[in-house]
Amino acid sequence: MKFDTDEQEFLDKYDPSDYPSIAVAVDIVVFGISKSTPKSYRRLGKQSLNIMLVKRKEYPFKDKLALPGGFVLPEETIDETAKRVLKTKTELNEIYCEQLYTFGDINRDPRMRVISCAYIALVDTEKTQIKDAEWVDADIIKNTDLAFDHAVIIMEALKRLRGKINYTDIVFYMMPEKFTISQLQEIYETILQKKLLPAAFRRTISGKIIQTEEFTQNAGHRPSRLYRWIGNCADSVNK
Amino acid sequence: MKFDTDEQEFLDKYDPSDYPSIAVAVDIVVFGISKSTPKSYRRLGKQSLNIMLVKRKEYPFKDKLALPGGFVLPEETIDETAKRVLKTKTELNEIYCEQLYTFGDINRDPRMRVISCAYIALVDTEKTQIKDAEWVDADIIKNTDLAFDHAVIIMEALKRLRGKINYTDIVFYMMPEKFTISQLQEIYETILQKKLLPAAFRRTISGKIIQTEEFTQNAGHRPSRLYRWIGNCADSVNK
DNA sequence: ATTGATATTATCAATTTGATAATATCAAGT
DNA sequence: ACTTGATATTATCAAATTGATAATATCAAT
Repeated sequence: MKFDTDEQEFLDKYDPSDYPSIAVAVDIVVFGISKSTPKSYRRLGKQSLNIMLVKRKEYPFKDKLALPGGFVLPEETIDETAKRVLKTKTELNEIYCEQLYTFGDINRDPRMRVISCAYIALVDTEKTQIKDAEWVDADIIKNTDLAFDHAVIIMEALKRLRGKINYTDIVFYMMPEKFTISQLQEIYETILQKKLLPAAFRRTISGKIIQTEEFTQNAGHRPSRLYRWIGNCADSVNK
Repeated sequence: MKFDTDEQEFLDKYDPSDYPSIAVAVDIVVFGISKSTPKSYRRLGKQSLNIMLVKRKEYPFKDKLALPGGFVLPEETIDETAKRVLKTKTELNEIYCEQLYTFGDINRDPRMRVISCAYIALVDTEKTQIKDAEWVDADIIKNTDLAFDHAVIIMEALKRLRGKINYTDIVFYMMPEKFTISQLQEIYETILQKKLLPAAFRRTISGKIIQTEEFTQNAGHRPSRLYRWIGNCADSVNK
C-alpha cells in the first residue's frame, strides 16, 4: 500500500480560515418563452426559448452579457441567494427554481477565486416584468460572447432542460395559463432540437393537460383549442 | 413597480472579501457492492449496496460516521478536491465520479459556515482497497445517526442513482469484471427498491452486456453464465 | 430417477410508439 | 357557393416494447 498518511494528517489539521477565502456566488439561468412580434402577417409570432441576460456595467467583462447573479451572503442559504437575485430582476415571488451544478474552475473569475452555484429558473414571461435585464433568444446566445464561463453554464442548463422535459412537468412553468397543443409542441421541439410527430405528441401530452372551451381565432385555418396544465387546475382534484 | 434599486446598488458594491469567509468542502458518497460473507451455506452471499463511511476522530460529531470529505484548497478545482479525497481513502486512480448537489444550509457545520459540494463515486469493491474507512450497507445507514447533514446527502445520492440507472450504464462501474445476470438484477432491485421480472430484465439488459464462456459452479442448480459489460470489452469494437 | 433450486428460453397478450392518412374548420380568393 | 391554402384534430395500422407466465435446462443432494 502506498497511502500517504501525511496527507491525511494535513487534511485533518487544515483550517480553511487560514487560507485566502473562496467566494461563493449564484448565477441563474432564467428561461422564458417569448413570441417574436408578428410583423406584416396575421399569424401568431413564432415562439422561442429565451434566457434572461444582464449587460455588465463594471469590469471585468464590462458591456458583455452575463447571467444574473450575486454573492452568497453569510446569513443566507444558497437557495435564498437565488431567490434574492431573482427578486432584483423580476417581480414574481413564486418562481420555479432548482439548483443546476456548481462551477469551480480556478480562473473562471479574473478578480479572485469565485465558485458559482448555478440555478435554473422557469418563468411565464406573460406574467413577469423584468428590470435591468433582457430576454435573449437561446439560439442567438449560441453565437454570442458571454462574460465569465456563462456560456458553459447555459449549455448545461439546456442539457438539464432537455433531460427533464420528458419525465417531468417543468415546461408548464414557462407556459402561459392557456395554450394550444401546437404551441406546446413548438417549445418541446426547440428544447429537444428535433421535430416531433403531431399525432404522437398529442397522445403523450394528453394526460397532462385539460381542455378549455376556448379556441384561437382568425387564424386562416381551423382554430385550435386552448388547454391548461392539469397542475394549474384546482378543478382536476375535485372533479 | 416596486423594485428596490438600493438593493441592486448594494449588490454591485458588495465585495465578498469584506465578509467572514464561507468555506467550501467536498463530501463524497462512494458506492460499492459487497457480498455478505456466506456463513454455513454453500450459496453465494447476498449482494448489497454499500457506502463508504469514515468514523470521525475529532469534534464535532466525534466517533460518528460521516462521508469522506475535505476542504477545497485555493489552487484546485472542485473536481480535483474530489479526486484528492478519493485518493486518501482508496488506491484507485480511475474512479467514476460526478458532482451531485451543493448543500448550503447555514448551520450544517456547527463550527463555521461551510458549503458542501457533494459528489457521487462508483467503485468496484473487488479492485478497491480502502483505508481509514469502512463499507456500510445502505439499508443499515438508514437507521444510523450520521454526522452533519450527511444522511440527507446520502438520500439525494440514492435518488440520483435510481434516476440514472435506467438510462445510463453507471451500474457497471460498481460491478466486478464478470458477473451473472442475476447478480446484476439484484443490484438493480436494491437501487430501485422493487422486484423485477427476470425475463424482462434479461431482455432490456442484453444490449449492454456480452457473454463469456465461463459459468458459476457448484451451485446446486443450473450454473449461470458470466457476462461482461460491453463498455469493458475492447473486443466489441473490433469484432 | 426424483426433488429442490435457480437459470434460461419461449410465448402471447397488452401497451406504447412511429408513421401516415383522413377529416375538419377557418380566411381569402374566385 | 366553391376552391385553395393552411393548420388542427382524429383515425388507423404496423412495429416495437413491455408485462406476465409457462416451459425447459442443469446442477447437487437424496
